Amino acid sequence: MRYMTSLRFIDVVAREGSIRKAADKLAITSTALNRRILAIEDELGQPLFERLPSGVRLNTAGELFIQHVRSQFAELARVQSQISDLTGIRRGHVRIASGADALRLFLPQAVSQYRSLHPAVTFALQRCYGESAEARLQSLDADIALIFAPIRAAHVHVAATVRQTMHCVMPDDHPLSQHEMIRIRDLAGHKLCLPTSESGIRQLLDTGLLRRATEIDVVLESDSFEFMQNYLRFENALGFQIPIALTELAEMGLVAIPLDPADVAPGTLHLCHLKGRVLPVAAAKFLDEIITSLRDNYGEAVDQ
Amino acid sequence: MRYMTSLRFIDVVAREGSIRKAADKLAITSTALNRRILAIEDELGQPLFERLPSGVRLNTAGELFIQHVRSQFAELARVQSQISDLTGIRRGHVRIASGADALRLFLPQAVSQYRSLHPAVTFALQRCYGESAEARLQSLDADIALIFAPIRAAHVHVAATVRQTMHCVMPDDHPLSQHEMIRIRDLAGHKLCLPTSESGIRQLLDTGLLRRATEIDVVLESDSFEFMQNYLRFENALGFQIPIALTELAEMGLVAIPLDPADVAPGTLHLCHLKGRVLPVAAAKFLDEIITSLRDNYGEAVDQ
DNA sequence: TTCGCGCGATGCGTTTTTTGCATCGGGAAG
DNA sequence: CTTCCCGATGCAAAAAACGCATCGCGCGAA
Repeated sequence: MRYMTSLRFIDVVAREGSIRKAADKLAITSTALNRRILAIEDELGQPLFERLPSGVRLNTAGELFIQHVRSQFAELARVQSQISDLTGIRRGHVRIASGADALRLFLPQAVSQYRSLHPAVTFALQRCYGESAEARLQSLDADIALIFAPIRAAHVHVAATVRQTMHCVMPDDHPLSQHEMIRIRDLAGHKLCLPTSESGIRQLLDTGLLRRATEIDVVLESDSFEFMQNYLRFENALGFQIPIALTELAEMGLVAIPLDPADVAPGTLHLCHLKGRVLPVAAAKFLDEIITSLRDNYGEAVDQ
Repeated sequence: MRYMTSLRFIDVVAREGSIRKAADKLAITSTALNRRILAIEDELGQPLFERLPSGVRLNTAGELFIQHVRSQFAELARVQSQISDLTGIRRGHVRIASGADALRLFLPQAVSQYRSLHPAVTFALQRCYGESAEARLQSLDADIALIFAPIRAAHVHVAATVRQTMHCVMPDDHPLSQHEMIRIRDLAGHKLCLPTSESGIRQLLDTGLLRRATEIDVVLESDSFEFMQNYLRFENALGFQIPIALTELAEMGLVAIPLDPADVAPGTLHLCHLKGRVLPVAAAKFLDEIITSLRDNYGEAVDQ
């Protein structure tokens, strides 16, 4: 929308921390951008940015204002999607922040299924860890977040939760592959692949491993589940995963065996959005879909 | 704010129901205004107005959009007031929709007291009856409403309520002036002045009078309490009022005597704002003030 | 300390956008 | 059928936004 140009510009400046960089990104000259910002500050009656030698930074008023600007964008998107819905064709754009877990299989399936019903709805999927997912909700860069970690921020509303028991993934000829359940002490002497420490899986594992004080042999750390899963086959090592991220293992010659919940506490997957925000039609309906889907596939999804 | 010009224009067109009338009001030509509207409709991808021979009218999409536009105005005002508050001086503008009752004494006192603390805050007081007060909250033309009538709309949030017993006002030499409490049957044979039928007072009275089927003698109807109060002295008639509207009667040679609650049910005064809306700082603080004031002066104010 | 670099601010001529005037076509009322 | 008022549109003038060149300023490297 044309009338929001200045607001969009301000948003970019705030993100870039520099008028010249932002102008570059926006494909205009820094003078034009600078003047737009001065004009808005003038209209508001007070500055929004501190001028530093290295660029600009939002001051307190700016922080308040930028939040308002972003909520206007989100509101406009919502109204547009609502208006489009009047024609019978659902349009819109849904932005999802998710950990790598759900991006493997669950979200691809869910998005694909939704898009087969509403082809005019587009999606953006942002991979990120818990805290940054919460931040994206707040800054209105994401509509929905799927977080496998405790919720920290008060501004996040949890629409549904699913309990996920930790699983151990290994080649089907691995010595532990015949176990029905794996204890921490079983891991001793085996080679382990762990996700990086930002991951919710890793945090749960760390807690469990620490408590049992087992000697463990970590041969690899990665933030790519796909890499790790492929790697296991060559090194005959052990990986960890939660059910929602378990893809077709059999075809790859892998098996997944649950860890004893007494050793590693089951984690909780949270489906969230920003508290107090009215989601666009498309996002709201998609949220409903995945709540249903979570409940059907992983049981015990809880509306809150 | 300059960037909202088009939105402001659309709002006026929607209210006026005609591009030419709106253009006149906005002191621009109808062509310029027309093109702005066409431009926005073009950007949105669909029309907001139906073109009638006599002007324009919002269609469904337009209704959705105009609500969004108005909420943006309100939001901007809120953010501006919040930013001003950073400087330590509270600024802002509070718009109150109220029945005539509270406009007599209570609100003048409350506003005056608040302005003595925060002289940079300005006020607008709109006199209106219950339903239209609710409509003003919805269309964001008012921040706060003080309604002496049942709340009808679901979008209204009641921040506090006060029970108000109906009183009968009369010259101090009136035959009924020595009663401690007045029954409906006492009214027979006396001349009555009633508020117009939109008034909450009148509605309560009608219910009571109807139930008792008393023969009554209505000599005057008016929507001006001030007129009626002055009139009583000359005609030696009876008027009706609720405590919040009772001004210095003694000086005018008048007395107020409660009606028996068994005959005329006490009404409820509601202090409201739009549900889900974040009020500007000034309005929110003023709301707090009058909740306190209501509780102190009329007891039993109830936060909800 | 000096020099160079990158930053935001500003004066001025140019380009783009917006506005106003005149006018068209069409429905409603007299 | 005529008249009036409505919104839409072509075109020229006015206004706003833009880009270029340049200034002043603080920081970091030499």
